Amino acid sequence: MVSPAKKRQTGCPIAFGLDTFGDRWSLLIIRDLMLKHKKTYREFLDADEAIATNILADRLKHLETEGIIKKSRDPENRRSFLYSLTEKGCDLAPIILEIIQWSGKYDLRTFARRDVLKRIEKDRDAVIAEIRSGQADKDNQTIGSHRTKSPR
Amino acid sequence: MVSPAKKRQTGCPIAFGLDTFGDRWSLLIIRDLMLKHKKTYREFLDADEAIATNILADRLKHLETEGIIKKSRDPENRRSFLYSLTEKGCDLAPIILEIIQWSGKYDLRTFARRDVLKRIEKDRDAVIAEIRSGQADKDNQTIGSHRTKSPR
DNA sequence: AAAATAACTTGCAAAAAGCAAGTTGTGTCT
DNA sequence: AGACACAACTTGCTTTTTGCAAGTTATTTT
Repeated sequence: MVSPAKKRQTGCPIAFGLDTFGDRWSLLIIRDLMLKHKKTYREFLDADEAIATNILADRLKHLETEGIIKKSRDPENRRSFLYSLTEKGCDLAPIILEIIQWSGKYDLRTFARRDVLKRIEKDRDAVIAEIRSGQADKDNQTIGSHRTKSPR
Repeated sequence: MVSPAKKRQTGCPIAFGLDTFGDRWSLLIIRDLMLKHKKTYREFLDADEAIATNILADRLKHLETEGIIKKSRDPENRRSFLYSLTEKGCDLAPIILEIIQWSGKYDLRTFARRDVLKRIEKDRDAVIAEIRSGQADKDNQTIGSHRTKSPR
């Protein structure tokens, strides 16, 4: 198995965070779930950063094991699966937003536009609430009924 | 050269952040600078997580190139150097604090104690201010003589 | 002057990442 | 029904990065 980050077991909260979501790819998957409304394996594969398929499979497994994401069958297409953030995963939103703000300040080429940054700054809680509501139901999600298209 | 993270150049702020400080070790060095008052090569080497010396050298170089940390001679001992956070590095504090809070919520074994978490929650700005004041002077510091007040 | 210390560098083996091709379980089309 | 397509992986192999041990250079310290 290709493991992402063996546990450092040092008791430090930063090390703990790095071990669970801090490798070269995990946060990008989380970003896709959180901000780009991606849900399927194929959508993650097609990200601009071009993750390799075996690495993607490994990271999804790892994140699921860590309880950051969950996997469920697509009720409308039995050959595909839908990934979504758990509560624990949604709680990473503040970290993601802080990274966006830092990069917004220091990366001149970043695509994070002024308006997005301003929104995060002024309406942080609403942004986070939207992220949460964008994920499937906390408990037993998307059973039967139509996939509610993500509200645009 | 052992490179930490080749630039993904995708324009995404998350990818940018990961490329500059998001590898398996960089954030731990930043943590040591920010929260543990470590300043020298040896102090970083002695961290609980046991970073290899070649990797440490590489990461310090990378972080310096990225403008996150700066290196200066120790005025009191000419064989050692002092590393400190730049303004850009100090601006990572909110990210670090969010990671600590997340781990504080989800890692039962974490050493981040209640009081620390509470302090971050209630007094966030003061904590960040302390981190800033803990670093060497912003401008041209520790050159030969005693620490002179930087004209600002 | 010899030993110790700080900050690295070098060389090599082991682990992880990256790439291409193959597999399995569904749907879809004719 | 049979052939093809597609989603989600898995496998095998090469390249890159990491981790470890030992060595180097420039100061102190004894």
